Amino acid sequence: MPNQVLDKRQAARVNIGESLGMKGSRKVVNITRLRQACRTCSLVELCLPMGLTSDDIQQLESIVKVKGPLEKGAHLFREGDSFQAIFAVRTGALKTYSLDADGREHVLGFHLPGELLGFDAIYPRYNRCSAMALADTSVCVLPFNQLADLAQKVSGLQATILRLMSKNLSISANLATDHTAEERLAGFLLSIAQRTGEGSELRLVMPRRDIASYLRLATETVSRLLARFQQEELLEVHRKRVRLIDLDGLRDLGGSFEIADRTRQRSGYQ
Amino acid sequence: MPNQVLDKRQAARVNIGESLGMKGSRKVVNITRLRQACRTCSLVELCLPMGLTSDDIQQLESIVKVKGPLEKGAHLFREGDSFQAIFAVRTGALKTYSLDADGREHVLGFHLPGELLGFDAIYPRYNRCSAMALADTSVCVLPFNQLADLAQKVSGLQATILRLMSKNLSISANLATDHTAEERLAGFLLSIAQRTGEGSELRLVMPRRDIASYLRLATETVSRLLARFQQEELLEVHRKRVRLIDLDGLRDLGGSFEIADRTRQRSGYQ
DNA sequence: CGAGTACTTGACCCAGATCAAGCCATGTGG
DNA sequence: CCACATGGCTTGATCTGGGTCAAGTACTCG
Repeated sequence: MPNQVLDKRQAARVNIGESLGMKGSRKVVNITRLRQACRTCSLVELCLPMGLTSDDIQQLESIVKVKGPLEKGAHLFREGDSFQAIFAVRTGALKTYSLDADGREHVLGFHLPGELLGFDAIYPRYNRCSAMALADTSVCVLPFNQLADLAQKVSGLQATILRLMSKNLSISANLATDHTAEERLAGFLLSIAQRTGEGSELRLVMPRRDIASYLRLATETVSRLLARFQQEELLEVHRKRVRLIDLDGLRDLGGSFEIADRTRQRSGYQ
Repeated sequence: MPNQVLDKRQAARVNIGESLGMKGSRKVVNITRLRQACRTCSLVELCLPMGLTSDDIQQLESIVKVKGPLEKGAHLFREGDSFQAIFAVRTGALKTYSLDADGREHVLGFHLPGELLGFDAIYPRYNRCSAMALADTSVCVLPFNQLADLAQKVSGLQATILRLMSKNLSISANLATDHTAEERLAGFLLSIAQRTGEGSELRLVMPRRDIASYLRLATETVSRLLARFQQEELLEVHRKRVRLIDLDGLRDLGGSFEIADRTRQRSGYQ
């Protein structure tokens, strides 16, 4: 099992050039492994299923730059920065957050390997939130103007961007609905399990405080609920290590909060 | 004042063909009046500021159909319907909502004249929510495939769609953050005031129950807070009629929850 | 004018926040 | 290799914003 996890990490470390090359013509790589590594809002989803020619792929590749490593606690961008690019997480993880008038931090999202961030800044042309590395992190930079120009030429790319933004919209809308602490946390754990592809053996990169903020709960509530879930034999938890035991039980609790499942099923991509 | 309100209603009643014609070549209409009518996520925003040629405009016009009138309580679409089109509200108003596992209704959004809905269905290719008319309502139908094809040709249209979706994303993300009942309601009232362009004299088309559901509050809490705001001389309320008196006071309460303001300022369009 | 529905108001209650210790992993310097 | 400091995590005690339940009241529409 630890081996498998390592494999996935390795796969996620493939840069976007290589992942595109695969679908094109240049290099043969184990696609299943890559898919496993990059599940949600992923480069795979961005690059693979949209019928690009290898020429299109070269073009996309040419506008992408790698940035990093960004060390834990460093910012990728800050609230108020002018908007330049969409980012794709390669390794590590980021949180996006904003500060309200009273200086309270609100975590808006977590961004795991293979996921994209920055779409919310297109409209106002400046970043509405800050993005901080939760661990040492490297990202791909997709300069937005060039990306948009390319999407103009490549219909599959436009379609993919629209779908990704639509998906983000659903996730946010779902997060905005009214659920109990129990539902939120169960749904959150299921979503992390799915997005990391780690199966039932999770390592939570983010501290409790951030999980709590994201789910609009107090840190203590998250802690207590995890303890209760453990007592009810839904999972085992020790600090950052979580082992999901009763997935169906968790789904019963968090099903209506969990979103990725339903969208995944219909999307047509494993 | 009532006259002015009537003017705006009239203006909103202009169909999309006419509004496009204006910018193109066919018909001269008071653009300021139209802008006033369609403020947020509006057809105006969709059609005006993106440098379309009158030829492009004709094409856009040709794919748009008018649908309605839809009478109060009727559905424009239902959860699970396959996704076909984006809609633009011409007159009236809609709410979007979904039902959770226990059959509880969650209101996801209100859609006023000039606003678009349906973006969240692009990704899963089916509607994630139902849309019901809150009053007699007519809409423009923008078949998505044709719209996407056209966006492929017209870069301004693609850019506009991306911006609109980005904006929706910000609104949802903001709604998902943690705020008190007071902040939510104050922010909501300010946002309605802004979006309807009615100034401080509002007519709430939606019942208390729906406002409450949207803001994740109990109906009684909304009622009580309105009573309290009135007592504190922030506003006057009588059933569906609300007159905002102390806008600054409301902004102090709801400022960090209200989103439209900030995005508007930076967007470059009045 | 009567019935139904939306809204308001009051009394009470509870999920989850806040406050307050303690605990335990990791790092740091001696 | 061990104090001991630091910050994340847990656990207990208490508090409270807003939910729930229960009447009323007042529009609205047939």
